[in-house]
Amino acid sequence: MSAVPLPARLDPAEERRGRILDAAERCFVRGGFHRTTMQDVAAEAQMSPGNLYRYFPSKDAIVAGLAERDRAAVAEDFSALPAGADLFGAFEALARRHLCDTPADKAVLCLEMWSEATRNPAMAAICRDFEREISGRLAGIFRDARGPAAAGLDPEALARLVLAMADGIMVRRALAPDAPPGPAVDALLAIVAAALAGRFDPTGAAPSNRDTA
Amino acid sequence: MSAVPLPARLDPAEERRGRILDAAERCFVRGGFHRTTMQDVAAEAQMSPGNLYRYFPSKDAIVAGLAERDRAAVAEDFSALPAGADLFGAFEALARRHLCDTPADKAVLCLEMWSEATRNPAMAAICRDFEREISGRLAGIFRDARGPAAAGLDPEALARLVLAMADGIMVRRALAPDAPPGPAVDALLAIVAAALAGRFDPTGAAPSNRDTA
Amino acid sequence: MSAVPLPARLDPAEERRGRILDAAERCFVRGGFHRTTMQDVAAEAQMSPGNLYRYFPSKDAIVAGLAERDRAAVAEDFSALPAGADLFGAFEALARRHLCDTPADKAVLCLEMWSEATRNPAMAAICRDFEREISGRLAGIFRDARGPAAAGLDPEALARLVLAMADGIMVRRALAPDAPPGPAVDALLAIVAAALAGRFDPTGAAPSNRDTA
Amino acid sequence: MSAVPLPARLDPAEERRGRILDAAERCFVRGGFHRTTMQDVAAEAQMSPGNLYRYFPSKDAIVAGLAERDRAAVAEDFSALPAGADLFGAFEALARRHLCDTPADKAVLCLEMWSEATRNPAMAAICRDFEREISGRLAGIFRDARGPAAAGLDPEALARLVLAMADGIMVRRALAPDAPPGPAVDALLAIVAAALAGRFDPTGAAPSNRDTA
DNA sequence: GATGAATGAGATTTCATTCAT
DNA sequence: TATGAATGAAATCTCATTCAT
Repeated sequence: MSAVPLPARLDPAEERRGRILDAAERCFVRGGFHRTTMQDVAAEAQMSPGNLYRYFPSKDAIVAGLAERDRAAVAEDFSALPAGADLFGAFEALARRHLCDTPADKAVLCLEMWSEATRNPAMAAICRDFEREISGRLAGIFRDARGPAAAGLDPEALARLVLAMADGIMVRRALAPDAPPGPAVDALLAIVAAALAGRFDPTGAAPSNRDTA
Repeated sequence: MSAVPLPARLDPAEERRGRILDAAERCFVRGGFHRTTMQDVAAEAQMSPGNLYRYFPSKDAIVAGLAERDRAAVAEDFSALPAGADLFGAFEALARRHLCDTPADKAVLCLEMWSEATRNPAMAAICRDFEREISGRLAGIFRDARGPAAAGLDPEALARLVLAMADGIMVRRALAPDAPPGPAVDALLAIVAAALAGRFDPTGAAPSNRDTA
Repeated sequence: MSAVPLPARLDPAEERRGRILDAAERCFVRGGFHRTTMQDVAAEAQMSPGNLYRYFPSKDAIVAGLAERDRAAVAEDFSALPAGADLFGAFEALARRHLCDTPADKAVLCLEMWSEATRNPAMAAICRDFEREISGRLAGIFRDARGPAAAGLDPEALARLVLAMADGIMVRRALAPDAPPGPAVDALLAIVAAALAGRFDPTGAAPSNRDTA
Repeated sequence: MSAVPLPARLDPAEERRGRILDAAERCFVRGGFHRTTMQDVAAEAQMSPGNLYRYFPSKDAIVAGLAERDRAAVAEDFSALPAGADLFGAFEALARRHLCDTPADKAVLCLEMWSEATRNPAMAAICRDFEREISGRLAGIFRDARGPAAAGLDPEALARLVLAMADGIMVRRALAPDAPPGPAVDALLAIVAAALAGRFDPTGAAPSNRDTA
């Protein structure tokens, strides 16, 4: 029955789509979505412009496809968490992988897609889904990882804060590719660690947190 | 009698430039930089397309002008700090004004400009200058505002962290205009307050900050 | 009665027209008719663009005015011939003045005006008039200057030949400003001299003129 | 069977380029380079405006292409001289073909290109090359064709004179298309014949040539 | 008379998309 | 399936000309 049971074997159409997305990603990073022409993408993908339309109905669909692929990849990365013990360690690894190890080009692409999402409803929907999914998974991690002293911690609020910080770090990477993202990621991890340990809760409205004196 | 009629009276050319920037801002927020045509801007500014070119040499120059105007406004806002006592209060006011009170459209424009900055060197320079200026001012505030227990705090590092968080909050506002920015700003303020009070330093590499247990 | 009897005193409008033509000439030589804008001419004439239209109804009218002025100047130059003896000497002087001494810019302007004349009927008419006038005067000179041995010479035909050669010399000056026009003008003069002396008639259909052997 | 169908078969791209140049030539003659729009050329070539840009990168490139094609055609015409005897006859045929038989429109186009050459360096280079090539070939012809009595003749100087006269004839054809070019060409041939025969050298500085008496 | 800001039609060029082969 | 020539709508920018001041 099963002709090719190997999971790595994609059907040719899927392989073509992937090739196009790879090419488009390189082009968009290099010149931005609007400045990249379909000819550019076709040349980079080593096919004819007309052929692109067999796999994607429009240029917009390519960005959408790109975003969706990223979304799926990150989601898979998050779902592959070790079931076992060191949840914070797993979180730290995820954060470092996505915010530090990923090349700065990804950050540029990210900005490009966000900017597109501010008016392309399809892109906006993908971004929203993405955010909801990651947010949910982070909240799950935080809920399970918080220590006894952090019973009052709101995992959803912390997840939202982490996402916002992550976005900010992406912006900085895109705009200042030479500045190392390490310190900011360290700070993010420090904040999460403190919150999970119950030492300091940035999302709490506790007045003690807001006093300077 | 009075030779100088009113200090608010701008020379007509300056008034025109302002009118064009206002129009462009509305258009860019509505449709993005690349999808906005010069005709759109002209119509919004109630002029003929040709006349735009008397005041700005190109479409790019309009975005640059817009960015520069914003930069100047924010910088002026930051420099008008009360000389006196409540530095943290002043910082809080600034943060709330720029991150909460400002309409969500500004955030959209911001994303647009960042995305442009990844390719347009002029835009990149404006963003870099802006970041450097604000960063410097924030560091100054933090240096003066830190309490005795926070002697080890690095004001520059904290300023960088705050900027990254602010950028992240902007991104979230642009992408999810319905989600209130308040909680994230509260968290940002809480973190700064704790750092200034010496209660918790997210930028310190102190191992205690990074331990989960 | 006569307020200002001096011939050098132009009425102010005439002076303005002259100033505009001077400016236009400089501009056209520099950049060609089509690449020169009315703003360019106005700036060069040190007046406002709108003011140009008080003196010339259109841009085309300026080229026409320029051509007409040139025509008048050359015609005047030709009519100021010494009534007396040395007609060939006078012709030689005219030829050298117009083909050698005149700056190469004039040749460029000439080409510009010819090219314009191929489709602007007003310009074409001016060029035709010009040609007819000069041709007539040259023929008159040649008729009076031919020696006894040149009784069979056709002064009109020689004039047409001279005009064509003069045009060719202008073209060469415009295209190769560095090549000295002297030799070509010398040849032109030599041909005319020979024809007037009856030594060699290039316009005659005499078979002897056409044999190689 | 026959592998190569016909030598006249051009590859389709070359055919397209030729079609565009033909169309452009008709348009430029009709309205001049600057007044002809790309839409005009496209309509004349029966293509869409955008398609022109697949074959020529700009409007300027079309004029350049036109000039180059003309140059190549004329150069080829000149190089196809009969190896054998009647060199002057060959020269006469060339002169008549290019100066009389060619339609007057070509002369208009020529003026157009010269006028462009005064500003457009690419065009200027083409004209210069053309002139150098033709000049060289003419000098070669004259060197071989001069009779024993014309040993002192400078072939290069004569070639330059002939080129200038030819240019002048072109100008006259463009400006007065109704005046037949025959007489002027006859005169040109008579002058060359006389020079080659040693009867009269217009390029020589011999005083006898310049005396009127 | 003179200014120069404003107009608006139009030019060149680009590019997403289609379709005959 | 794949190609790549072709389309044609649209975008940016220019400039001759006008007109209120």
